[in-house]
Amino acid sequence: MVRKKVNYQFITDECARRRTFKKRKVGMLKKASELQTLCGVETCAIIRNSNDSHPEVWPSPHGASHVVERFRNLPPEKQTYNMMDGEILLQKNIAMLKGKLVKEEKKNKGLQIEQFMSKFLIDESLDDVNSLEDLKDLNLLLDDSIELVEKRVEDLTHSSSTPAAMGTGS
Amino acid sequence: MVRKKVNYQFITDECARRRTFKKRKVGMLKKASELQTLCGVETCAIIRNSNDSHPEVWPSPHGASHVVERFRNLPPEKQTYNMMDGEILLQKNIAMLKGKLVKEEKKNKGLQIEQFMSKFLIDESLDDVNSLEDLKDLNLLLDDSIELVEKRVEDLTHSSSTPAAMGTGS
DNA sequence: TACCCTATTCTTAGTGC
DNA sequence: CGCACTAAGAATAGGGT
Repeated sequence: MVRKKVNYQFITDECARRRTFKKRKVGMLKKASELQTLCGVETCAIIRNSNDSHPEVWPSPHGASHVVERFRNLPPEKQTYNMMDGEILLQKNIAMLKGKLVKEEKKNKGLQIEQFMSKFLIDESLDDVNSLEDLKDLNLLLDDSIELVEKRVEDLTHSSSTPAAMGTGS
Repeated sequence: MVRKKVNYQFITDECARRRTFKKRKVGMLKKASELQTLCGVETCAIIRNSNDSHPEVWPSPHGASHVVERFRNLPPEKQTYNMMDGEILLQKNIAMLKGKLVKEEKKNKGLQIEQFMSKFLIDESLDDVNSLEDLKDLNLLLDDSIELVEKRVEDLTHSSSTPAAMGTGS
């Protein structure tokens, strides 16, 4: 026997599962690549394997260049408009991430994702908002963890007005 | 003739390109879904079509639940350890996004991505860093835009010690 | 535009090394 | 672990409605 019809459920046999994972991962990233090339769209694929704490990301960060480009090409007016507090803080976070990065020198994939996604985030912030459905669930999901961190945020905000030079310089 | 061997370059004919896009988008998301089911991993696929400003995201935000769960289950000590300024600010940004979200009520996909990715970001921050290669390029890419926003960040930081109630309350 | 069809290419399960 | 092979099965280009 050479090939069974695939039964679409979790593959219990670990060996077979890992083999399938490796093959299909490549296949999926290939599909992402092809779609991008053929149709001139930006694609991003993330695969988190619980064994490996660092997700596989496609494409390489180059794929995000257009996003940043788009941001930088906005008229200053519109840039300012989009520079709400939250956005600025997020950008600050990117700066911090970058500092961390330079320091690490050897870098890592997790960080790669952070930057890539941050940029994505920025880009999305520039667009107007439409509507969606299942965000309600996400809200519930996030609710508690947000409360948790908000306390810490408040604490920090009160204790120091300038959050100390954050990793921007060496 | 029914099917040519695919030439992997941008499809210039717009009609054919859109057709291919639609088909392959479905195909890719299916692959993502299958990989997730078969191998028990988390996958995420994002497709940005320049025509449509809002990317297609898979899966629905539910897919991120594990990530948040993992964060919340960390011992407080480790949570604190990871609560560097940047992380906190990022979390603050999430809070803001959430407020924005609740306010919008009808929400949108762009925001969905923002939250999903923010969570991803947080999760990645919790892990140690390994090494990678092409981050250098990304750094260069980001360099200017970061400088640009850092100035704005500084400006804001100096003008107000508490960055004004940020969307958390209505 | 969206869906249907089918020949053909592409993907990949199973296997061996 | 990696790579190679092969045939079954899945995806899809081109066409039609």
